[in-house]
Amino acid sequence: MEPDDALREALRLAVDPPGGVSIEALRELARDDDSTEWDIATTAAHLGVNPHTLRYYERIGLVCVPRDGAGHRRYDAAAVRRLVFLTRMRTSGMPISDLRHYIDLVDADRDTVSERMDMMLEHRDTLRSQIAQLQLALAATEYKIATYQKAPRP
Amino acid sequence: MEPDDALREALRLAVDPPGGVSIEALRELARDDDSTEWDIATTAAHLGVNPHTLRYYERIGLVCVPRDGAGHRRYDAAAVRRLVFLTRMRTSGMPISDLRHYIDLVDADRDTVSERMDMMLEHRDTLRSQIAQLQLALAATEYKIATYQKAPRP
DNA sequence: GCTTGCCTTTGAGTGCGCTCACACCTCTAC
DNA sequence: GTAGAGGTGTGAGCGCACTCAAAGGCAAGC
Repeated sequence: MEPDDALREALRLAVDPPGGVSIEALRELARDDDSTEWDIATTAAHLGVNPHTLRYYERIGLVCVPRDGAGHRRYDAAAVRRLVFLTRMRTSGMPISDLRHYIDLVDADRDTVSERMDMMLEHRDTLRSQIAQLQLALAATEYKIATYQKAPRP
Repeated sequence: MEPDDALREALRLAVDPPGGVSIEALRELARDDDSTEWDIATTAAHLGVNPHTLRYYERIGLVCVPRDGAGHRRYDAAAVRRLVFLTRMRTSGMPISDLRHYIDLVDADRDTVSERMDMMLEHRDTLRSQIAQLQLALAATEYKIATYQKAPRP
């Protein structure tokens, strides 16, 4: 299966109705536009996070961001790619400590592929049961809604 | 539509793949076994939460629990039903403050059906986009896994 | 009677993930 | 030149949702 097919397949599984994020966000993971050079405000806006958060992530060593002459951050493609990944993992509930560990593996000079793979496999399990939990909560919510619709004026 | 049909319909909307929790948990929402009389440890175990958390929920007025002669909590069917709902809403990310509001509506003596309905409708939207987000994260995770599988020894 | 264990209340503590305040710097526009 | 918008690093603060500690009550078993 080609990477692009994998992407499409993944997206097919995802659907995403309201919310705004779409295939664009996914593409970000795969693209390699080396001309990207964003300042912190632009980057934060694109990622939907607070600039403070970006500085915080850098402070704790999750990402390394080059500077311009004035010492201001210039987010290049590599930094943005990593941040897209990081924010996606964060919004899906992976704790910062795990991300630190993962990033340490990525940045290690030895071969850590299998360790990273294990982390991703575990996170996949977590995600799956999380989705199941949410779908259960959704069912409960739908049930309440149905109940309320049946008895509009009790 | 009979309650049981509503349940099934809700479940149909939910799918829930792996994860363990199933229609059992949903049934809990609808059943009315008035012989339920659990102590705090049993209740906590059934709900998968810390007994401290149950006391906390009661302290902040989310639920009202009768006592036995010794002053110990005896969770009856009504309390358990409410707690099942509450924990489901909590695990799906509804903040405590919203739950307080919702419970205030439930316990109000005026007709608050439409207000509660609005809250549930809004939460449904939240849940849907949350699920979409998670599916996106799952896609990203699958993508990483696929990448690692393709290059086991780089 | 005394220990053990589970319960009670209340106030205080914890951990996480930001988020802010502060003091300072560096451009651009007027 | 000076105001203003935006940036910098660092330490401290915050909000949430628990989670624990302390001091005590009750009931069963030895």
